[in-house]
Amino acid sequence: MDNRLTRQDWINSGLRTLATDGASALKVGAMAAALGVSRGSFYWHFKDFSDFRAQLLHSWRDRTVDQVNREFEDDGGGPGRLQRLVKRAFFGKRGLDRAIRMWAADEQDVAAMVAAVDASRVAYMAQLLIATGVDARQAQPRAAFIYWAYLGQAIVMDPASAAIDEAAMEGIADLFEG
Amino acid sequence: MDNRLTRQDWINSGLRTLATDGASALKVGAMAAALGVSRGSFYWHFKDFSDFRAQLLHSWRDRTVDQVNREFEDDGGGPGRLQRLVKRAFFGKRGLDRAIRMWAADEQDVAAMVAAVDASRVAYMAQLLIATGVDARQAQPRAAFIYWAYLGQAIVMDPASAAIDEAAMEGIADLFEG
DNA sequence: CACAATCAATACAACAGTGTATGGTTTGCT
DNA sequence: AGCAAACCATACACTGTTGTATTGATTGTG
Repeated sequence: MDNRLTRQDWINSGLRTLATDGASALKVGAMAAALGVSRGSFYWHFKDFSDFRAQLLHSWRDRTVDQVNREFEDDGGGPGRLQRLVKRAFFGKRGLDRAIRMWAADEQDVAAMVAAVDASRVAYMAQLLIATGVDARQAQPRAAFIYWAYLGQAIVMDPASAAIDEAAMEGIADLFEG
Repeated sequence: MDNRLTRQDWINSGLRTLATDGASALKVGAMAAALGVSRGSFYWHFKDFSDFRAQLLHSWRDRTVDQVNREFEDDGGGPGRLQRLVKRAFFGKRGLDRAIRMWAADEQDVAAMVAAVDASRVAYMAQLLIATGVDARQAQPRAAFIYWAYLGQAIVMDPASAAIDEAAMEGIADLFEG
């Protein structure tokens, strides 16, 4: 029987739990049950909960950064890049990002990690705006504003009641390219 | 010595606690200590924690609705109303709103209460946009987008790292009035 | 004053969650 | 095989938090 786990199994399970049930479901007992194992396993792989959390965040950050990098590469370039990015952001999945950010609200180390990701994303978007002809001075605040709207819609709002159709979304994106 | 408390004292203290320390600090013992009283008082005034929470939310909603109404009245009208509203929103205090919304993330009844407040605020802002000449069709999604940005900046972002200067903010608000 | 109602302190039970100690089982290495 | 390391189960102690029960103190009212 190869039922034995590794640190990474725990981390993966933690990220899944986070995405589906939020940070409040991140309890050693519950996760052990979900993995069909006892809490003893957890405390073998991790010194304590703090240790687990740190590794979980580290893993999330790495994945997120990778994802951004891949978007850079896969992107065909040319016009409409902003449009595509905005659509992906505003109509994509949000479970994990949402949970992590909620978590960041009352845990400082989580907040620090998230702030770094935010900064790089805003910088990327500012570059896109400049590429489409926006004045360099105005690009940064506009990128920040768009990013805030993404956060508000994806993180704070109830996903059910926070939708506008894609055409309207395009119209708004156009406003920022002027 | 008139040290004895009323339900409202507890509610007020709860709102203060919420604003300064977040929903996770909303524990019966801690609040009792802050009020210089024992937990016995709490369970005299409230059936249980659920009861307290319900009344707390009710009180928050009433205050918030009142505030919106007052903004309607105090508002001098005329042009620049959107600008003033946006400035107040993006540079004002946010402790309580932030805490309530974070709370709404994992408590359904909180979320329901908040959704109603959101809807009325967005509707108000859409009216402002229409008043400044925006097409009625476009007003609603634009208002929603601005409101999302407010939420993202005020609720999600670390307040320290989420600031753009007022001039830039005005420039962005202008984009939506076109 | 007397008595009921209001408000609060104390002590207790119950539960969830973390962390530790100890021992048992499986795997890898020589 | 034999030994050490990796991995996990079980049982326990400890803490924080809710809720209840009981009793005590204060206030208002006939």
